[in-house]
Amino acid sequence: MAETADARWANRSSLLAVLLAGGQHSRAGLTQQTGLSAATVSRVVEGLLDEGLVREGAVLQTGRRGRQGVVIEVAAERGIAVGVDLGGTTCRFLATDLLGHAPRYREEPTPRHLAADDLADWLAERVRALYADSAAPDVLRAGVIGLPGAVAADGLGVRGATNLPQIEGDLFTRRVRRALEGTVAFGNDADLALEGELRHGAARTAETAVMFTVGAGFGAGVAVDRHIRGGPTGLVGEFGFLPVDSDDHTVEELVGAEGLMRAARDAGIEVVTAADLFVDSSPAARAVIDRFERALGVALIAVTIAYEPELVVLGGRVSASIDAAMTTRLCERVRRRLPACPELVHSELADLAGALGAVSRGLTALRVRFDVAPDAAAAVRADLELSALLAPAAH
Amino acid sequence: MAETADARWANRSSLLAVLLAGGQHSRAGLTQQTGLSAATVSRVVEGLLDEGLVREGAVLQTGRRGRQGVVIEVAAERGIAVGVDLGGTTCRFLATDLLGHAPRYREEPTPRHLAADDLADWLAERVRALYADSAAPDVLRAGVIGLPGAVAADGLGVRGATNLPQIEGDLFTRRVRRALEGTVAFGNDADLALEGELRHGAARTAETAVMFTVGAGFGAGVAVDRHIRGGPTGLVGEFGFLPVDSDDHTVEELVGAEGLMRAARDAGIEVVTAADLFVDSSPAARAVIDRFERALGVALIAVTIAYEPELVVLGGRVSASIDAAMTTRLCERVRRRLPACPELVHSELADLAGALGAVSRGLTALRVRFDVAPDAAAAVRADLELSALLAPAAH
DNA sequence: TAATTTTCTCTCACTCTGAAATATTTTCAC
DNA sequence: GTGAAAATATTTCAGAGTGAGAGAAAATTA
Repeated sequence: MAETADARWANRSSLLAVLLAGGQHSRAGLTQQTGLSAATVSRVVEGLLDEGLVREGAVLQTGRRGRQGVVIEVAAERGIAVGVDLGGTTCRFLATDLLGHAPRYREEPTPRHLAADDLADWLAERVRALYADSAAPDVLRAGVIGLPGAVAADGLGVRGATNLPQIEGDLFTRRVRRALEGTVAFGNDADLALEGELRHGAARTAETAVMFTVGAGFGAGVAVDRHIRGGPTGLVGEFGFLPVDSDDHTVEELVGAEGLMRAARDAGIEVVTAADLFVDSSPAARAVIDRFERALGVALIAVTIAYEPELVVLGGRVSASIDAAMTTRLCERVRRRLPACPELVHSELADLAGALGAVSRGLTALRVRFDVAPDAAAAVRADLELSALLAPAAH
Repeated sequence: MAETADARWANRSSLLAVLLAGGQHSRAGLTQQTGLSAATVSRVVEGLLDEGLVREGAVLQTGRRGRQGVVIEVAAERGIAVGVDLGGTTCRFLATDLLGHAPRYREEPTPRHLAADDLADWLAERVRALYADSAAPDVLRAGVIGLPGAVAADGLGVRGATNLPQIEGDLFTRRVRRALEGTVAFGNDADLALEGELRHGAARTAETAVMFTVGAGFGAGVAVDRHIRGGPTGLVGEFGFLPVDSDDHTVEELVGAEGLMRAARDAGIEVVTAADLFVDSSPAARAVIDRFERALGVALIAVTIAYEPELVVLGGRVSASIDAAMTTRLCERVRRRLPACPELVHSELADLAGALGAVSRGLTALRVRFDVAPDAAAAVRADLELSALLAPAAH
């Protein structure tokens, strides 16, 4: 806070944060929202108009008497955020403008046979295709790409991507970054799924939340005070590694679909998918599910002790098989040991959580590039236009 | 950041933060430290002199040629921070001035037979006695009191104080607050011990650290990005509740001194203290210690997954029995499951960690009361005068 | 059509900062 | 000893920026 010039920057930042959250604002409305004086709002808006970052739109029809305000609207086409959820089987692409509007969504099978270089080029190609027609000259782009592995704090090193081994290390990530213009960042897919739920889904009001992703394996994302934590090497949240029994089983082995299928085979149960196990009433199947439940209970106890979250969101393929009766039993299990139990809810965004979280993070990066203070940029609660996506016919 | 007057406040805040960290500073030195211009430093110092919060001291003997700077010293007597560590058996009191100097330390057996009211009065009495002779008229006081139980986010509700049941609820805390002038805050003793190690002990350079307190029971404090986390009800860090075996044992039962003694009795081993078990080479004793080690390993795995701390500090009575060989084995145990293991070190402050952490937190509160920005106030790294305390003859 | 109300801009007094000039005090070199 | 050089502290001044309030513009109401 040395120079007085900082004041101008701070005022611009908070005003822009209000505008980027969406909604219709006249200068007078912005005066109220920001708490700045009318004179300052006028001056700052004038600057933004000169920058071409906002423009005057229609007059605001309030019905009240007096002069009508002019809507100040963001030149949303000045920024494009792209979120990618690169899964082991499916790759999802979502792009929006600076306001989170005009969404474009694609999904394709992941070409998992491709080597790192080719996979990176393939991905960059699809991303570019997604905004090929937006030919504005001074548009800023931010891409965030979710990967099925731990991403180190430097944002490039990938580890533990057993599902897609060619992205390990930093070859893949570096190549993607080179192949795309604009800022490109990478994140863990479970973390980004939580980011999505945190901003637009089940956890939108939670301060501290955990998301369990129960798919082939078991992963968890952790949000403390609405900030996702990954840790220096991305290990934070890998509760799949937690031991459950003295006989050296881990949560992942007992909860993930692969572990469930193996347990079923070992017990001589014939099932096609893990979901079948949950509706199988044979004693052998029940035993497997009991162990599933106990292991999930241990993970739940661990995260409750570790973070005391208001909410644990259940996502991933297998989570659909967790019914209300089981969540109730899980909660009882926790309460037997602890004075409190977080609320257990299912993901609201399902398969789209990761791509949405990635876009949200990309939007935050864009706001920062437009000189919004990082804290304010992260706190903006923009309403993405999701209705078209979340409707059954997603594509 | 609306008014330009905020700039002055911010500059005062950062300058005061430098002064409160201790050391000898002339105006010229402050110019360098703060990055402000010489003119601004002169002006802000003039204001602080008018407030009586600083005074001019001796001239700074640098030996270099040129005019000598005048030392600006904080009127340290304007604030008193008191830290109390109310344990089940011993109660420790530590008071310092605004700079963390002139420490006064007392310890007494906790009168655990007293009811909540009387215990509160007893405590307030000792606290007042500690600064009875500092009769400055405009002195600010901040007291922080560590309790052997979980403290809720509201700062008053106490839960799980099995060691000192009369402090449960908010009767005790409210009475203490009423009985003492100045701001009074409460905290969990394990959290405050970690605060002490974080600021003045083994974790002084760690960003993220965990402290295991292995005493009669088992507790843990958690610091993420140098901020202690307690959770809404103070549950965060209670890894003693974590299940270890399928036969429903918890970490606390296997690791705490009480649990160890019970296990020893059950196994027919005759020992006087838990420490004896660690030097007993009989197979039965070894089995108990093996289970201790395995349970501690589970807790270590859990915190590594949960926070990926650089450091885990071992404190509490029993931790002295954990030798280098065991910490090595524990680390190997973690590495068998996880790609990384935090460093395991012993507490540096031992019994004083809690009182020191409490004083540190009190100092932070004082700085805020003197209008230092909260973030800056927490980031000040003051050097307490500890040499006299940490020397063998503590009292 | 005039009065009222609301939006937006313009002017002005005020605060605060940093750069530069100045005064002061010290050491160093001869 | 004395002047030069150097470091500290203060003073002055221009510049940047804000908010209050006046004023202009545009709408509704009577």
